[in-house]
Amino acid sequence: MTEKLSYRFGRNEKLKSRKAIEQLFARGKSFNLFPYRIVWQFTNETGALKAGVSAGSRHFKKATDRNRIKRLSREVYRINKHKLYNQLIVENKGMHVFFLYQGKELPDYIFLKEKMEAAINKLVKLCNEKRETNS
RNA sequence: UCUAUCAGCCGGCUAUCGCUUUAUUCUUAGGAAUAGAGAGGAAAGUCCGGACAGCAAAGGGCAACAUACCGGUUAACAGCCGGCUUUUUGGCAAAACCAAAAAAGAGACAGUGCCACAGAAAAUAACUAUCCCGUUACAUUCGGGAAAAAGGUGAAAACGUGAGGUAAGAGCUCACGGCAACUAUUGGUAACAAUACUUGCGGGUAAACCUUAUGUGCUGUAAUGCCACGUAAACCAGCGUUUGAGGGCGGCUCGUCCGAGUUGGAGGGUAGGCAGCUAGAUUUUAGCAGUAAUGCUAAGGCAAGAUAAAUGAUAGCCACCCCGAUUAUUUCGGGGCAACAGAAUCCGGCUUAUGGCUGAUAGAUUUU
RNA sequence: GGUCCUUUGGCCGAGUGGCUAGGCACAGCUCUGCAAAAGCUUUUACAGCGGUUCGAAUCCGCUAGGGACCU
Repeated sequence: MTEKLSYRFGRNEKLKSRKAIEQLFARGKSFNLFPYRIVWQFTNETGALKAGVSAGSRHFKKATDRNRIKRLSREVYRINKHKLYNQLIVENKGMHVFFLYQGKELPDYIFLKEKMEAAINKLVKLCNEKRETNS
């Protein structure tokens, strides 16, 4: 039953507040997983998983290309985020995540899908480690 | 078949999942269900022009900026349409003429500046050479005078050709021709064109400064108005309270208005929401006016509104295109599904980027 | 979204419309047993297109790239 809900990616699950984003970049932790750089941070609200996506205008000058990357990234995140969500429910925590596209070429769907799965797995793993060290 | 110009179009359906928004209903302020809508010709560049909003009123002058043949069009324009003139190219041996293209196309008889190299000289004019007179046996040299023609250069050189004239020469005079200006007449709304008369012929550059004429108040939807939240109405320093600090959104100044605070430092807080915000100088067709741009009338159609920023992903089928097999149609298999590109207040233009298909026109080539 | 500025060799940087200075770097030579330093020599440029002009790095227009400011 939660499977059906988990494919949604609505307004409340996007990082919108400018303040929250600034805090995330100031205090959050990060790791690189090509082509993404992932910035993340725990929050206290249970099950509040918020995410954002960006593609810099340094490598992609045209707005069309940037839109394309952001759309594909959002789509791929939407399909794969349920693992992370379930893990957070178990952990009783929330999380802010930001995906920065760092590559220099336009990706395709299959490539991004593989990379996003790997990234989500790594985030889930990080959750586990955190619990172990905490407890 | 190719090239150029103009006009139009660029996928459709199904399934699964998803985004933004509108209406209704439900639940309750978080949302859910149903139905509908959801990106271009350039949405881009921000190069022009407006609408709209604010600045007390939107005032004078200077400065600054823009425009610059004429007429029309428009809400407005540096846009568009038509005409004039000039230049270039082609047709022709050349001119006239025709066709096409381009023009930031006012003024160089207001003034200032610049014109490298070469050349006597790049504009008052000077120099060389020429001629005459004096000196001298003659010539040279030297002194005085004449006139402004000749001087190889250069992108550009003092109206051109011929004749007369003269000591030698010279638009000095004459004939033919060229150019410019004034005036008159005719045609044209006008720019301008043609003709006649008179006068005069010493260059270019205004996309150098500039002059003249005309226009522009400035800032821009992150404008502006409202609501909510929060801090420090505190601290230090300067100036000032009618002897007026400071301010009134580009600069200076005049005028005028507000006026008790204001400027800087260090530091603190907030960075949320609503309106503006999408239905209009709109578009298609027909008729009328006009050479045209465009305008008027009638009927119909259309109509995104996000804010870390929506319009997407996957799979399949059809349509379309390409390639291969097959005897043409057909059928089968494989591939592609397009280029340039993504609204951010809205319009009218301009510029730039652009693949494919269809139609029209023009040109070229081949075949009949 | 809006308002402006700028572009000259590999790098920095000057340049009234008339042959694009200079410095560093690179390369070669001299010097040295070898290098460094020093000296000499050479190569490589006006962002692109179009216009005005006899002639554009310069003036004008368009395009491209880079940068700054407004919050």
